[in-house]
Amino acid sequence: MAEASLKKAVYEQLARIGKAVASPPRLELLDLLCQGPRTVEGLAREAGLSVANTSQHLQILHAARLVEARKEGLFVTYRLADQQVCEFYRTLRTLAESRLAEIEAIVRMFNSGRESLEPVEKQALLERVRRAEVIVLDVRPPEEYRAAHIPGAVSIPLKELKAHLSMLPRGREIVAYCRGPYCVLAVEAVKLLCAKGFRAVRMDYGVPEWRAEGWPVTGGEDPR
Amino acid sequence: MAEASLKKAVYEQLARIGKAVASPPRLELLDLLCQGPRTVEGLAREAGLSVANTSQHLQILHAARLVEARKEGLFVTYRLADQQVCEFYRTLRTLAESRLAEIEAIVRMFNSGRESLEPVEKQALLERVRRAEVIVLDVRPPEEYRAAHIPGAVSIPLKELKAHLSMLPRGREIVAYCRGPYCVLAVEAVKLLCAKGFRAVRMDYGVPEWRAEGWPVTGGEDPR
DNA sequence: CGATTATTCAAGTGTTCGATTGATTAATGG
DNA sequence: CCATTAATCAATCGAACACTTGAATAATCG
Repeated sequence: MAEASLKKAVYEQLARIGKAVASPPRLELLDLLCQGPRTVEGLAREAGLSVANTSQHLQILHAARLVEARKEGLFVTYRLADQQVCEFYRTLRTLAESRLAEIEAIVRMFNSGRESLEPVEKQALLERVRRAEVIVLDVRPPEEYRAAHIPGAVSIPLKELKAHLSMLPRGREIVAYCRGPYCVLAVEAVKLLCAKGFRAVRMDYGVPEWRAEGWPVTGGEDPR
Repeated sequence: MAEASLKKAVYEQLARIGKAVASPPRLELLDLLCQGPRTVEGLAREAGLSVANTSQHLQILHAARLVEARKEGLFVTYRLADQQVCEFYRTLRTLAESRLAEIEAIVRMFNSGRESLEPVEKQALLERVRRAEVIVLDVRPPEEYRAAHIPGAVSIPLKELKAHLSMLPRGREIVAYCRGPYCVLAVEAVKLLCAKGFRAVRMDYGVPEWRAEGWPVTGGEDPR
């Protein structure tokens, strides 16, 4: 009767969100959208999906009200429906990290030991970044930097890093960051910089993590 | 290459959790497990599913490491793998509530106006419950009360309420609670109590909500 | 207006999922 | 050691999903 259908209806609604995050490509799209708004084409390119496929996945995310679409000229720009969606994605990631040992194993395999900082070291690094005591380098694509970045950060997308090394000082320490803990852009950047004789380390925080700590970010006019 | 497979692998892991919460019956099972450990049969009965079906859903939740199974004699008891899982479920629910207008509509349709308290009233009610200034009545099944309940609460399962009305004082105000905002047990209990001349109101907090506020709960020895 | 480009739609196909059914395993108790 | 009970397994079938392909739509610009 009434109770049973109430219950059923509510769980069906919750499952709409669940279904939205039940697919690896959709999670990747969400991850990208946490960096800032993007067109369908941009998302498709970044995630390595076909445009049609990307469009369909975005529609599923839209049906779950996790993202919004806005037509701007010839392009459709998708963005998170709410900052809360990013928080939810991060909660999901945190849960996965602590429950699924596989994730740590995957990351460890990739990092091959070099990258892992002690928690204490990491806190000290964050603090120095926050106080702008080091050169902070944002190696994400320019539109993501434009959408939001850590205050004081310099933007040199990884692709252009090799060509713009002269923009960086040799004496001071460089801290590179990208999208977050699972993004490899900053790892690559540090590898390159160190090879060229710079003093560089990676910070595994991205803008979402930075923001989640309550620290301010720059950019993202977001003119609704 | 390596980067692509790292990314893919991580998103696949996250999707394991997503898939686990992409099905209404699994969400209901999680909801029940947030109240405390339960056998397969108990969960099946409570959720209105077949035992075989319930067992299969529980195995999917287990594969995502959200729940743990322990054989105790002839029964297998399932429980949340971690309190963090309950928090995650609540985060999902909060997101759904704020993003999906449908949920509010469903609840409003069921409550038909009577039940909705003003936020201020609600805070005051919680405070009075916390200070044990009212009779607090737990109308959930006894095993859930045993697993954890609000300090000072009296347990009278809804099914036995009619037969045990004499256990309740007529003068003092009664606050009934059950599993949480979408559970109808307390609504039914209040309906019955008011019809019998008691002064009773419903509190839409359950133990998980209570706990999430940082308030203590009683019970749940949990002898691992 | 016609060409171009970004996006979506529609159809097709192979795969996975969800629930049911009946058989099987595992622990308990007479 | 057989009967009982709880839970799982295995097989099945229809529904839902994921991705591809090619066509359709919609905005822009020469």
